Amino acid sequence: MPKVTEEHRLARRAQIVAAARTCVLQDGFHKATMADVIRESGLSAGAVYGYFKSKEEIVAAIAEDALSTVDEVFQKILATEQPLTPLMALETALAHVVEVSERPGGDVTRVAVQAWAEALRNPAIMSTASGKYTQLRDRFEDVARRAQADGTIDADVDPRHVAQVLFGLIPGFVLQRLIIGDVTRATYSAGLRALFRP
Amino acid sequence: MPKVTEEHRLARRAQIVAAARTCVLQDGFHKATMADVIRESGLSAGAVYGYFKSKEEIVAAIAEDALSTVDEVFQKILATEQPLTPLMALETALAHVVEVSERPGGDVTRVAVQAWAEALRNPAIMSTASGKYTQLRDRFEDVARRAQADGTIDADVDPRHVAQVLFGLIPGFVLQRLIIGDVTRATYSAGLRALFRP
Amino acid sequence: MPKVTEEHRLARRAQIVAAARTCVLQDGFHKATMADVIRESGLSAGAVYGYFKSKEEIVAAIAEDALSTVDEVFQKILATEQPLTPLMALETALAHVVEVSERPGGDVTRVAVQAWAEALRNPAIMSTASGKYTQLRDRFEDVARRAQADGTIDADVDPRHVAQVLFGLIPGFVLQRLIIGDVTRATYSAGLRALFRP
Amino acid sequence: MPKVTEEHRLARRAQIVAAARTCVLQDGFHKATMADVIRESGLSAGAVYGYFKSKEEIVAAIAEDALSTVDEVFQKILATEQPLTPLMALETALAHVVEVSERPGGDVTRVAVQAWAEALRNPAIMSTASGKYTQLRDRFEDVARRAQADGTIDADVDPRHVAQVLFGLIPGFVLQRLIIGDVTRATYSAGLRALFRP
DNA sequence: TATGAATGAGCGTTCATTCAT
DNA sequence: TATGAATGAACGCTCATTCAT
Repeated sequence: MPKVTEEHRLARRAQIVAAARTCVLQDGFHKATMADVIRESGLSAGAVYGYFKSKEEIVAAIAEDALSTVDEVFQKILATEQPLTPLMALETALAHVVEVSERPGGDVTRVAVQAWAEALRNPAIMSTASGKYTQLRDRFEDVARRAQADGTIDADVDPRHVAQVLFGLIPGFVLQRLIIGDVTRATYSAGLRALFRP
Repeated sequence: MPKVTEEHRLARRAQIVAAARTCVLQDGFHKATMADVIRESGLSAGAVYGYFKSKEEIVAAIAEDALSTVDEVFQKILATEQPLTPLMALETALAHVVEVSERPGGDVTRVAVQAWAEALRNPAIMSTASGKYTQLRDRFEDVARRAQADGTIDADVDPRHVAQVLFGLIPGFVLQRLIIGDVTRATYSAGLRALFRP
Repeated sequence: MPKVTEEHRLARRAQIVAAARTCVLQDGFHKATMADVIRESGLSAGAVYGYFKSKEEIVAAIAEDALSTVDEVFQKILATEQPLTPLMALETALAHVVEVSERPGGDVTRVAVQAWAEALRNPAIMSTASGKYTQLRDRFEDVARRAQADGTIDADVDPRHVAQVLFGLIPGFVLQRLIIGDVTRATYSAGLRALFRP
Repeated sequence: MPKVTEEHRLARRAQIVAAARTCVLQDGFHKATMADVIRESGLSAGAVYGYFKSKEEIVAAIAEDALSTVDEVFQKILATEQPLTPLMALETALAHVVEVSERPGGDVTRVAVQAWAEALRNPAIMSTASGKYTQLRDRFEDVARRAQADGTIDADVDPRHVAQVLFGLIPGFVLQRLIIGDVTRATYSAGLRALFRP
């Protein structure tokens, strides 16, 4: 019973979060109603509240889910055998953004933008966002340090500042894809290569 | 009478938008209630509805207000007599971000982040955001073209792609200031100078 | 505006409390729903919540209302010119119980019984009940003291203990009227006269 | 098997009623939830519903349980060999009230007060209360008749009216103990002796 | 024109009860 | 027989908006 039940429990939570994400993608965190989520999930109100004790908890789960996709970039950067240049690290991240935005279940980057807004008034989400983004940025800092060791980047610069810029290029990529719509990995990379030191 | 009345009307609208922005900065677009806005504005419900026909219209006004701060960057870039390098244009923009975030009346960059999220489900705000951001990015495109003319940037690259990157650095600056909190003009500039071609 | 509005406000509150009392008399404090109260009051949900911020507040108002009928007994006992004997004081109280139970708007003694039960889990109502009942019992204590001065009651006894018994006869009168139903002022008085010292 | 099963059944019912009483003492009949009762009983929802077909049935069982404590007073009055005076009968009853209020499992007098309120809207409980209280009052009527035979009480008075008063003193004792809190057997008896004919 | 009391649809949530296992 | 996840009607309450004054 324990293992099956635990799996069952997690499956149900995932089912609810998926349904809720669908609603949130249409209507945003606040306009999406529990009635919508309940209908979309195919469960009853009581069942949903058996897995999450409030709408806020579901919102937090969706936000965490979306923000956690950066963990995968993090892993990819760590997993690479040969040392990454800043440009390569960034391209890895951009590729990941595109990939997760096309996964079935809805464009996670849209959820992430909502999570940014929500973080400004929801300390739990702020804390998640802050933690995840700091963690990823720290990997860019490693990359910057490596580049300094190589001599590709001036050794006098604080690698954290370099990381701020590398990491800082990602939200602009996400946002332009969603709001202007004409940005792709290829165009952004071309721009990067034109501006960055070789 | 028409002129006085028209001025009066605009003043009232500004008063209401200012009150609403205060509420929205605390609670977000959706958790801020009309009752909050009405109380904060010092007017009556009827009066507020005399100037805006719905909450949505107030939200749109706040969002447009916040998104319109980019017009000022736009103007600054245009107004500069000597041609701007990409780095200089960007530093102008970053300086502007910092300046508007510290204006009395509340940090406009926070409203902008909310507007990004709202744009994803509100076509009017999406349209405003898209228009304003395209306009600003077009200025960065001018800057890129100039740099290509100078030979600072490879002439073979599409200047729009360069502009995507230049513009794309701004949301990441805004977001890191709000969510991580350790980014300043100076640190970001240092990172930029380390990465960009001289 | 102020005076009219204040009267209006009190009238509305009274209207809501009256409607709520009707519902509570049928269904009890907890089975009476806000929807019932709203329907009965003829107002809208929003209007009701403009006068009371929660159901609990309405319940407290009804309970306080019912418990406050003892203030009138209190006044009657004080107002009597000639000194009251314990028996006379008690008969005044019993007459009052009968009178308030027959007032239009519903039998207040039924509400009082509900208030007793509610007091056991609601500190606000407990506090009201405790205060009102202590106040009334204190009047019986005055009566007892007077009787001791007259020599009708043994001077050695604590007048508070006498008051406990005099006051204590009232709940039994109320309860038997409601639960057994065969008790009247006349029958209870006859019993009292048979048992009490002349 | 039938006997064991029947015992088992009664034991389970008692276990559930005990758990429910604990909940009801904290929260009242209506605020106590079945989930509370189920948790407190240590059984499953299905099990509880195997022994009682509804919450109402559990409520009725608790109320009956509490109201049935008067049967014991009844028995004590009957069991006394020498004839009881009204005062003695009453003191027996008061002693019993105190005793049952201190039994482990929770103060039954609190449940009784709740049962009074519930009786007003629940015919089954009204019927139980009415029956039990009439039965006990009938014993006081016997006592009154005896006192009339003795000449202690005027023979012209209807003994039922005397019983109304004797019985009527008990709710006031219970209520003052719970709501004002300064009444004891000793103080109430002192008051009674001061007021009653010797 | 300005007011703010009133509206009522719709919100998030609860909980007595059932039934597949 | 026992379980406890699931049900869904109904709850208390909110809030964008209106309109009689």
